[in-house]
Amino acid sequence: MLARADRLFAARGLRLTPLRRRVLEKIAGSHTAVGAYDLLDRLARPGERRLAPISVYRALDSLVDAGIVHRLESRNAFFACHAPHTAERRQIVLACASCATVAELPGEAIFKGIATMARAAAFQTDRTLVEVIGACARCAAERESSADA
Amino acid sequence: MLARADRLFAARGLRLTPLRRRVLEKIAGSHTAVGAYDLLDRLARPGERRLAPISVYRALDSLVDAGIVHRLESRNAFFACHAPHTAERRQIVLACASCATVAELPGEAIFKGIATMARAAAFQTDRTLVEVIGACARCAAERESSADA
DNA sequence: GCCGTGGCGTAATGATATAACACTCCATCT
DNA sequence: AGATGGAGTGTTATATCATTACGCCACGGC
Repeated sequence: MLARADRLFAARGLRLTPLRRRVLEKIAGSHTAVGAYDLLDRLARPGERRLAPISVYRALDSLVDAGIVHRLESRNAFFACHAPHTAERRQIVLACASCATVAELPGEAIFKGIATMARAAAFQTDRTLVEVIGACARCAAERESSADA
Repeated sequence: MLARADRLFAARGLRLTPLRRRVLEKIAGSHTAVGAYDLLDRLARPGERRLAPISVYRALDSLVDAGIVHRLESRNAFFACHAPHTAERRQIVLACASCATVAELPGEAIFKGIATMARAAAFQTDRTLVEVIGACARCAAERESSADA
C-alpha cells in the first residue's frame, strides 16, 4: 500500500513525505472511517508537540487528491482505499453506522447509469458520490440478536 | 408545498409550526443548498433577537425527518425537496459546485441496483446517498465560454 | 389536576475546517 | 555561486458547522 502511495505521488511529481506516510498509516491501520481530530489524537507522540489541525488536513488533502484516501462525506471522515483501482473514484461505499467500518464495492455499472442520467439532465459531472449507510454483516447480526432479546 | 408539509407533519402527529414554516420558506425560496448559518442570517429580523443555531437545527431536523428538506452531505447544507415523492429518499441529487443549485432526478433503478449490491455484500442498508457534484447546465455553459476566452 | 410529549428559548461548548504568513528544502536556470 | 520557484511544513488565529444541558410553556389524555 505504501509502495502504491509512493508511486501515485511520484507520478504527479509529489512525494509521500514522512508526515503523509504517518497519516496514511494511521488511516489504513483501521478499516474504519476516522475523523481528522481522531487522527490528530492518534498521531500524538508523548513529549512532542501535537500537530496542528491544518497539518493533518494538508496531509489528508494530498492523500485524497492522490486517491489513496477517500472522504466519507456523510460522516466528515476519512478512510483508506484498499481497492486496487487508481485515482478513479467509482466505488460504492458501504459505511457501517455502528462500527464505522467502510467497505468498497466496484460500481461501474451504477456509476455509468448515474452519469447517463446526469448527462440527460444537461449536468456536467465532476464527481459522483455513492454512500450506503447501514449495518455491516457483523453489526447486522448483533442487531438481530438484540432484537430477539 | 406548505400544504404538503402540513400533511406530512400531521401524519406523524406533529405540527408545521411558524418557525418550521419560516425555515422551510427560506430554503424553498432558493433552489440552492443553503447552510444552517446562512439560514440564520436570512431568518434574522431587524429589531428582533437573532435565533440561536440550535433553533434552526431543530427546525431543520424536523423538516429532514419529514422528508421535505434534504441534506446535501457533500456540502453540509440543506435544500428543499420539490419532487412529488414522499418520505422515501430515492432521488439522485445533482449539485452544482459553482451556484449551489440542486436538482433531483428519480433514481429508482439506480437505488435498486445499489440495494442489490449491498445485500449481496451482507450489508443491511439504512440509507443510500447519491450525490453528483459538477456544473448545472447554466454554469457549464459559462465554463465553456470562459474556456474559450 | 397532573403528567407526558412537543416545541422553543438561552447559554455554553464541542467538532470540523481554513486563512494568513513564515520558513526550509531542493531542483532548475543562469 | 546566486536567483528563482514550487513543494512541504510550522505557528497562530479564526471560521464554520453542530450539539449538550437546562428550563419554560402549551396542549391533550388519564
